[in-house]
Amino acid sequence: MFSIQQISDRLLEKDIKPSFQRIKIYDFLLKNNIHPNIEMIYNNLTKDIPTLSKTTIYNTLKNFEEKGLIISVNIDEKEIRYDARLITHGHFKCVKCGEIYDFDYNHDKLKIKGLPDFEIKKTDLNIKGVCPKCK
Amino acid sequence: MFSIQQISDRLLEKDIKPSFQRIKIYDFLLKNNIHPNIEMIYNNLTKDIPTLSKTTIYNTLKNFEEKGLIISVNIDEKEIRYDARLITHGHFKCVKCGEIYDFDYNHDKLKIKGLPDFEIKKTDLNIKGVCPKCK
DNA sequence: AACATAATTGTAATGATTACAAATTTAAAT
DNA sequence: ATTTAAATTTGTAATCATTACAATTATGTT
Repeated sequence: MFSIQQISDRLLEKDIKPSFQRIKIYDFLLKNNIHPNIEMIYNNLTKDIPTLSKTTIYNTLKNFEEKGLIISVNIDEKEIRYDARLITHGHFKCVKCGEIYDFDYNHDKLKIKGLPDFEIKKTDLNIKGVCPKCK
Repeated sequence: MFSIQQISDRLLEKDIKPSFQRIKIYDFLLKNNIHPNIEMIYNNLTKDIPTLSKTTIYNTLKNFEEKGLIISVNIDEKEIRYDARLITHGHFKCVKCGEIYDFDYNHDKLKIKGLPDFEIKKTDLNIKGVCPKCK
């Protein structure tokens, strides 16, 4: 699916040195489109990397986001979720099962009024509700 | 601006008993459209109510939100902000000064695709960037 | 007034995140 | 190849916001 070479190149594009841990963490985000939080990443990767530290995950994700490699999903006050998908899309979180779904929307039609001289860096469209499985 | 009577009635409409603390907290939210966090509310109200406890503010705001009297603004991972304005609007947070601005957008034009059988409870449009003052 | 119920308060516990220093790894230079 | 320097990772300790909980206070009812 994604070769180590591809992942390394992608990291280098963003000025991130492709260390073993960084490659593994980014690889996990690419392969698992579950918008994981720190805990999920930790639990999954310690199987392969028993010495992995949570501090590394915290630092790595912060670094990834600053460099524009991933985005953070701030849909719930309790936790930050992370997403390697960079094209504009919204997030839906089911309040029952907790799963986060991606959805598309027409960003150009937003017609935002009242922000004439504001410099926009990040736009988040977050929806909460109940998913079909839980209804 | 808002009489105690008006505030009491509004609380009662939402099945919230109008205690002294609840009236004061809601009054503060109505008069100060600054999307305050817990700390801001606490610092401002302890002037008038020296015995006020943070626990009360936490409990009250949770109660208010559950009853649909206010909304929580989850634009920053570090803190929850609160807003008494209920009509649909978006939030812009300046990453430099931290101020949160309201803005309007055309919610009907969102054209959300991919959520056919999802039950939507809450929609948040959050934008981060730099405000005109800080540019 | 006495009782029951609800709300508020203060303190202690929890738990996620961060700071920091030591250890390890990687890269560069000789 | 060995040494040196720099960067990364790790583990522990500290921090700090939030929550749990029990005691106190206030409110309302018979």
